[in-house]
Amino acid sequence: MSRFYITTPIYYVNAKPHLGHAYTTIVADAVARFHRALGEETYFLTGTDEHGDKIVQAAEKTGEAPGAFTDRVSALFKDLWPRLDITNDDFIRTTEERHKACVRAILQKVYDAGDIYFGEYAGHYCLGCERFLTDKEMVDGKCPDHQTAPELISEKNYFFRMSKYQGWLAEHLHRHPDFIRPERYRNEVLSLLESGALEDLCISRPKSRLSWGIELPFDANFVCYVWFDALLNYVSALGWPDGGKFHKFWPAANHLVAKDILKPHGVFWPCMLQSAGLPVYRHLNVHGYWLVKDTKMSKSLGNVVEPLDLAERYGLDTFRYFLLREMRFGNDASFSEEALVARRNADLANDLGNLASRALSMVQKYFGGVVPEAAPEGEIDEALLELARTSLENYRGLFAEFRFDRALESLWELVRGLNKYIDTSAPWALAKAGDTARLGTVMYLVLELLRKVAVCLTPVMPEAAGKLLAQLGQEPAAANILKELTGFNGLAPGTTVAAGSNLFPRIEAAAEDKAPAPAKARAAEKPAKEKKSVPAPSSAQTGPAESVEYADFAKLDLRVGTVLGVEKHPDADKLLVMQIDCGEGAPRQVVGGLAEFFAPETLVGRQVVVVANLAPRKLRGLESKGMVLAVKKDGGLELLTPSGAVTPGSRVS
RNA sequence: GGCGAGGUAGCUCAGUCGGUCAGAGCAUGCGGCUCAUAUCCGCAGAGUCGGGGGUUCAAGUCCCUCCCUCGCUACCA
Repeated sequence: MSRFYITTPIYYVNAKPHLGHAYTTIVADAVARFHRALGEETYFLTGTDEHGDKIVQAAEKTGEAPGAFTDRVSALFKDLWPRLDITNDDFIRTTEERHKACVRAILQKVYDAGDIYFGEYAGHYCLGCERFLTDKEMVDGKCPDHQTAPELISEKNYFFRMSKYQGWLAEHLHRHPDFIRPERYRNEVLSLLESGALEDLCISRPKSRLSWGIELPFDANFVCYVWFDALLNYVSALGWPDGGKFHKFWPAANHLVAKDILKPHGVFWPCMLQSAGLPVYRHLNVHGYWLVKDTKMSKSLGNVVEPLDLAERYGLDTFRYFLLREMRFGNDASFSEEALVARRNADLANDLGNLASRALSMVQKYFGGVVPEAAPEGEIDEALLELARTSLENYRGLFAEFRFDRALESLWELVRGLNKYIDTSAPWALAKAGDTARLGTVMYLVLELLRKVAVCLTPVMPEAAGKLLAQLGQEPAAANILKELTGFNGLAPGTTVAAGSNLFPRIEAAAEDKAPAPAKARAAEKPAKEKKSVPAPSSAQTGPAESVEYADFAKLDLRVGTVLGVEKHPDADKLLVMQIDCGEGAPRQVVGGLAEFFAPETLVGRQVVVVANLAPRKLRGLESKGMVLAVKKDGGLELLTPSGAVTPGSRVS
């Protein structure tokens, strides 16, 4: 029996589930149901990722112990899925013992294979840059920016010898063009591999810094950091190494992720598997983001648009259908209530719902609700059946390739074709003329093909499709898409069908407010997974700011300066070179990363706050004396400015 | 700056090897039917296929160049 294994990422539990999580999981569910309906033995996994810094911090904020915190948030995810009709076979948590045991075993295996080394990470550390320099970056053994010899510093950690697998992975990608799909993401990974040298991956944190993690089997002073923990859920849940499930399903592994975690899944994970001696997964399927309109729109409605709320308001099936139909898998798409309502009305209410309604009510009227016999078929019947064959076959093929929008479009060609067939055949005229034989054939074909459509839609809209099948006197559980591709006699004459009903009532007044200028659809709801940075060995530490004495604060010389001139940095995209009058006679040059957010001319004349006694340094070759203070905000940057004009050079205190 | 993906009807997008490829759906307008959830069916749009140049008998479809958008990447102390 053919098998299929589909996974979502395990979701990081430092925040509540949102639209992105819902989308990924609904896609995975539809795919799982699709493969079940193909008759394949299918396993569908999701879960939560629960270790790491951010969890500890988030738990501290709520005053909970990390374990209690993750129990609580993980349950938010686990409890949500049934509400979205998600049929996952398992739900794995990285804090479970079965997972930890697997992580330790694989770490040990990779360690024994010699692919993990202790990071006497002797790096060339430039004090000026505050980071490690690669050999390539150094000129004559010196830092090109500071003209000083970097210091040889070692930081202790464990590293995975990932660089070793660079060539192998590139070759694997060339040999399996659909290993990562859609293709654009495969290209991205390839260029990643071919351009920059793949660096080894830091996989540990000293316990002194982080204790909320899985202890390394070969060094109790360290815990496993991020990917060697999280990614392994895909095999730990299958009971690797001994689980029967592992041998059954792993060869058919399909991962589903959002594009923000392409690198870990497309690069780290295959290398890790290769090193551990496990076969790599079969496909990595990467989707884009849902863009949500600016909050202004929803504020006027009195509430922020909560996508999960929409699922309840418009019906779960409509929500699922919309997500799959509207987004081209791999691309970004924009989520709006208008678009959701448009889909609902045009595709579901008008085309499909009305088709079912008119068909059932005619059978009711002309045949007392009993499926008639089909008599020999004419030319237009054959044309309809031909349309059905291609539509259904395309649906199956496109869906299997994760091209859900095209698949549904293809299926709708049949739906529209059926509406047209009814018009052309005019059953009401046949009834009037008393041509019962012909009438029976027409009605039979409509019902039979409608049934096939319902079977195909089972993965996308389980409830509505099930209801439709029930109305057609069918047993929904028996739905098998493969069987529907051939033959047009699946519906037994004599079957009693229900009277017509409103499967998808039209939604009349959409959300009223269209007034506010629709600000560019921006602000992506990050789907799928909290982005985790994978710090290089030199990563600066973050963490809550400690309190300081006033004397420390006073060390900073903050001044208000007037921007006199601004130019783009000749050698950098994001840098601006500013001449700022700080009341010192001559303006000082400050280089800052503002180019993304401000056009040079818009800054001239503005007063800004400058850290005047910051040690000068060169940025991309140009000296910068000080820095300009700014505040990051969603997708932008705001400069700090005095509320009224002041004399250049005035001290901030 | 480097690499990659795109710029096709008002909107969302199809367009494989260059020659009925100038298309679909939605929206809009007109017409038809009445079984049906005022639903369905038919017809209509002249959109410089981002700009310019080139190859060719023939180019959204190949080459060059320019512009714009998005992603990855470097610089953002």
